[in-house]
Amino acid sequence: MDKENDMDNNGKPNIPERFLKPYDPATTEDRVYEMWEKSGYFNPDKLPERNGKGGPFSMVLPPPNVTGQLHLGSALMLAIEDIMARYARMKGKKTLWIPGTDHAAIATQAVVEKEIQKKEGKSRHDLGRDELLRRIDAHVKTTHDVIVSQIRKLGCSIDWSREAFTLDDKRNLAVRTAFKRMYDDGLIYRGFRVVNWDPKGQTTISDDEIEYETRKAKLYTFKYGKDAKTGELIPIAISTTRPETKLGDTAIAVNPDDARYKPFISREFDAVFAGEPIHLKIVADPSVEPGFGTGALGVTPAHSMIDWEMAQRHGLPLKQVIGEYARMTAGFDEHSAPAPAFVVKGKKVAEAREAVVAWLKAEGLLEKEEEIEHNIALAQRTGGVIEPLPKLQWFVAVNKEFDHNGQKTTLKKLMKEAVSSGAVKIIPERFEKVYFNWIDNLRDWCISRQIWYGHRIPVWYREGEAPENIFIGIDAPEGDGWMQDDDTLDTWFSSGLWTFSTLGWPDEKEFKANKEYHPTTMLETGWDILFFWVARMILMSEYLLGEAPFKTVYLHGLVRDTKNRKISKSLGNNIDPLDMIVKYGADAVRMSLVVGVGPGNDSKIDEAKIKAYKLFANKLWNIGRFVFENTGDGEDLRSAIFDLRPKSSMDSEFTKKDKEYADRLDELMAEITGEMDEYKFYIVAEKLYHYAWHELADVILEESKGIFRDGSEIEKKSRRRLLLYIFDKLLRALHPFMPYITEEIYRALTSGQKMLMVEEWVA
RNA sequence: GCGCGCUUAGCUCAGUUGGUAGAGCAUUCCCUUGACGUGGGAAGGGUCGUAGGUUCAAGUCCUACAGCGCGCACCA
Repeated sequence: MDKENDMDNNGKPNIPERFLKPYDPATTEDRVYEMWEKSGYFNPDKLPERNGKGGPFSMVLPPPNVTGQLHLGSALMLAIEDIMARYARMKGKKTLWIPGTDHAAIATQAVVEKEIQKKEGKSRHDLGRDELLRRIDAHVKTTHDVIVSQIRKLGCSIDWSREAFTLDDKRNLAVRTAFKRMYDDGLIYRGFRVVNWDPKGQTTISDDEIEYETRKAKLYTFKYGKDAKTGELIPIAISTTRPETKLGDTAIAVNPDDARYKPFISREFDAVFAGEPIHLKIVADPSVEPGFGTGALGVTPAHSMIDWEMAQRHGLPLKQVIGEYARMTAGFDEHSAPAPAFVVKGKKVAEAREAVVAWLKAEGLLEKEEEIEHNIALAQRTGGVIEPLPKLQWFVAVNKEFDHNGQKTTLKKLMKEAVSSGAVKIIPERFEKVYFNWIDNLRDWCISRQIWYGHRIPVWYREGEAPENIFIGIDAPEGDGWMQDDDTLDTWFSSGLWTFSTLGWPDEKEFKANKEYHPTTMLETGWDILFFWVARMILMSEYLLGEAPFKTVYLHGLVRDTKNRKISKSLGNNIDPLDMIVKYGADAVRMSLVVGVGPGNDSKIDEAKIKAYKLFANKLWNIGRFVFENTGDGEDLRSAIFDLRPKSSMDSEFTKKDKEYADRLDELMAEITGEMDEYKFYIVAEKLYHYAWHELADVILEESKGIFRDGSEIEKKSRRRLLLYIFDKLLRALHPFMPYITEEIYRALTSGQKMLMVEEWVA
């Protein structure tokens, strides 16, 4: 233990002198953190012997995105997790908490691209792949360092010797290994399908990366026009909010039982729609609702997921009329359009929509125009309007049966069973329902992204699409002429491996050495990434290791601003936890985030609350001073108490009243220990606050003043014991919540002999 | 459409397995140089969303409804 900082220039312990001044978190916290870190106790392998007897406790830090700095939500996460880690450590568990950061592929690239565009007016294509990646790496290095320092400032007792990054070499090997294995099992495939295309980010995204926004839109009802051969008006009208996509229609679908349309089923028509020749077949499909619109649906297989699926059922052709920049690739151009207002080709979809409507009106085909509300799909990261496009992409098959440890199963089933069997417990429980609901609606997971930052897909091609010209492997194939796939993987593919890629997997030797930590004991994270991350970790771990990634999931809520808005950069309502720490101290920030906020519940930031806990820190400090000053002549007594002398051996030395106080504290300790085991930190913190202030300080300390002034020797002796007995336990109990100040006081009272972080939790 | 959450003091929220309401902040009054960059004491303020039900007893369990928020699906 480093003594130097605890001594003044004359080599005397200066703790008492510090104790004479008000508590100053700024000069205390960094020094205490350094002491902890130097002790090596953040690493479970280096813990004192006592602290390993309770079995392992392991937890990964949900790696923060390297897009920017942390916000108060991250601070809440770090506070809860550090409480868990410190409690486990004090309970004698071999405690491992692994730090790391997430490359957050799309998000990070978007941030850096935006910055370059703003400052230099250049696009990623101007820079090229290598240069852009260099720029991103530089950005990531900076943000990483900021994030790490924030984690330290909050006092997190995390094992820095095992820090990982989702995009480092070890994690890359894990990713390639997982990909290869899934491919070999037929669970990863390449398919030509309609995917969610983000024209703004120029990449595909998964279903989960879409956000919906309700907007007003016009629903147009019209007929396609006259049949080119017979001149007959195509008899069925359809309704749509996107007339411009109808240039890509290849069928009209009606309900098979709809009497109005039965006679037309199987007929085929040819027409020219807004300058684009189309061929339509009338098909019957039970998914069409007779009651909606005209009861008939124009089928656009290339630009709608639902229509694509319908086209698969009926063997309909696919016709793409919109390109990657969300511009029309078909229809009237400047030359063929009868009027300039009808030009469609080359226009953005929104403008093309107006052109098509203008044309419909001119042709007398438009029957109805009504305003409706509907959801439009936006890319979560870029805000771009999603354009469903047919593309050749890589997918994880969630419904495909495969052989898993001798049993037929699917990935969906594996995900479901991990929770339904109780192997994974979710707190609060209600999220289990949400989880199942998500799984029931799950479709194949599109994992390829057309961005440059991320894990490159471990697939190589030679000219031609023949199977012998495609190579899937952990390492590049030998021989000339192989080109690696340009695409990268969805960032959640690598984070899905996090609980075991951080423990050495796929290196068998290393992973075996860490086997006691997996499945991890606890996964603490925000409920907003239940699907993105928690579900994907369960998928990967169950598939690759045949076991759950963690036993318990504790979901915390979102921290919102005072107007109940989500904290986000675009709103500019982010509060830097560091500012709050400077102002009020890390302990106060932690307490204010934790008290009264149960799992799964969102909370609001409130500076007044942080301030209140700074006052509490000050109160605690002054209780410490009082105890110190009134027990100072009994160094031996102090060390005796702080060596955890059993209370039963002290009972006879307590007066009747003091024994009652001691018993009351024991009762409280038993109570809160039970609540700690149930993860009810929000209650424990409040109870300790209340006890320290309104029982210990307001009652016992006030009463002690009289005793130390006028009491008998027996009473004085008893009271000294009592104060030490209570305060010792209280400091231990408060330590997970307010680690800095409790450590500092504890060192003062034990003359720098003991480190509270590795002291025993006493129920 | 399916599902979830919230509705408790002016504000922000607790309230473990049912036993006649709590905390912080805010407000008012009084006291205090004290271990306290203040602290202590006291006060005011709640038909616990509405209506039923179960029970000796319901903020707490059940049903219905309302308002707000959210997730998923649909979105022709």
